[in-house]
Amino acid sequence: MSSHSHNTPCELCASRKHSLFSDLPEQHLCTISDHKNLISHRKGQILYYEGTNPLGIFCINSGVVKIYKTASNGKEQIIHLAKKGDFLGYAALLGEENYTNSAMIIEDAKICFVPKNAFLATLTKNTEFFKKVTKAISHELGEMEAKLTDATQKSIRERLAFVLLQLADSYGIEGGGSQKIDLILSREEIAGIVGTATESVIRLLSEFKKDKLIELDGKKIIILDKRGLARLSDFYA
Amino acid sequence: MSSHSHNTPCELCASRKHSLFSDLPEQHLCTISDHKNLISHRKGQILYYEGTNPLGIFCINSGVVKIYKTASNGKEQIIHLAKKGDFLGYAALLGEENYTNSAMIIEDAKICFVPKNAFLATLTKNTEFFKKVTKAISHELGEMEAKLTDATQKSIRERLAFVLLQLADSYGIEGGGSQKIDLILSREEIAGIVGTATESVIRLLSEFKKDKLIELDGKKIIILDKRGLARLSDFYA
DNA sequence: TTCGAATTATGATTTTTATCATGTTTTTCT
DNA sequence: AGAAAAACATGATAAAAATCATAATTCGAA
Repeated sequence: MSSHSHNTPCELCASRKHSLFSDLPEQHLCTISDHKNLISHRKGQILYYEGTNPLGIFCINSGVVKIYKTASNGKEQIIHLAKKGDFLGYAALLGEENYTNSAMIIEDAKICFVPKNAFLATLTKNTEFFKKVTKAISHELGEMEAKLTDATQKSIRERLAFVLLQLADSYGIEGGGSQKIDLILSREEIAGIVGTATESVIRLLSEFKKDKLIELDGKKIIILDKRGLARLSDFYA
Repeated sequence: MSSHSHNTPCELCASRKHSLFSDLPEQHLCTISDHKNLISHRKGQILYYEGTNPLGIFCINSGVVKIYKTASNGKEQIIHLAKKGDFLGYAALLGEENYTNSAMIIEDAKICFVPKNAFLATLTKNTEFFKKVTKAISHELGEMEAKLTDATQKSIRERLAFVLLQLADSYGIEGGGSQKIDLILSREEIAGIVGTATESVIRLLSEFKKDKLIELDGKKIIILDKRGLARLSDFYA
């Protein structure tokens, strides 16, 4: 099910270039590298569950992970999608509390696990690295404030249009003037990102398609009219 | 309009006891104390605006401050209310970005301003303090995830009931089996916390009153039936 | 203390969104 | 390949919430 390998050094990791580890000195990188553990995960597998105790952090080498919270009505609110170079679980570790969300693989992934102690030791020894991690958390906090504001003050149509633009930014591949979102998401998952009912997403995507804003290529969405979606996504602009 | 005073040392500050500064060693506390600046603020005054550059952090000695974001439709989403012992603005400082929200005094306040350099220097010299600050930000992040999930998956009635319980926790004063929320908020501000229209809050408060869940004492709200509100605030429980 | 403005209140209406129902298509598993 | 399950689609309906309108009340400044 999952394959293990301790021996792919962080020093040679391509996804490290754009991660929090990007300018960690070799000496500290080795501490991490010596203790880490690369695991392959298949779509649908759970990385960790909300409410459990974090034992370390995850570093995504490839693939996509959804970070979500299960509401009391059973629906999933997707907090964000994490991909190559992203770190997971450091907030719970630094907040000294159990995971406040769950993580599930949505595109086959290779993920390194760095045990708590190795991570915290590096943090303590290297203030620059600590600052970088804290900077990332602070930035996330600002993003969450914006998401909350959008959730309460914007319509579903506006939010879906905005989500499509964001997905295009993160997962878009160019092709003849248009951009294809190269990520398979179910309508239910898109609903989980937007924070609405699955049927509403299906209906609105049909509408967007009819209005020539998007096009469907199997399960993938092609953005035809970025400007149009941008106009839809906000009250002004 | 605002009175200044450099000479109330942090060492003697009562609100410090329950703040991030609570177990900062005297040596570092003095660095902070020597550079800080106590200012009195009146209701309605702005502490800082979203989009501006943070020059330091704020430490609330007394009073209440609302932290909010202005949505594109002009409405305010209140992120949280800060009171005695709370710190403001450190996330923007540590995230090395402009303020992602604005802060306005809603109950006359005395607030210390600690310049950026004094704060950052203390952070760098004292890893324990740094960890404590990071822990606070991480915790806030988890709370924001919960708020986002509530905003998208719960009804306005549920959210208002929950907000009233939270306000009672933070600002409640006991009195004959019931609890009075000792904080003056306009209906519009309550709507800003819940993330809804002002009229909806007014209507629901009337409903809660009719159902003997709350009672009004001038502008202040008295919680009569905590259990009833708790039942209303969630799908189960 | 009184006048004007802001806030609170309530009703009517419209819009938005969720839910329910049902059929079709696509995946998945054997 | 074929059956079962899951996902997608669309219509009908109901529920939730926003908006608009209009009073009544409270508050604040002259």
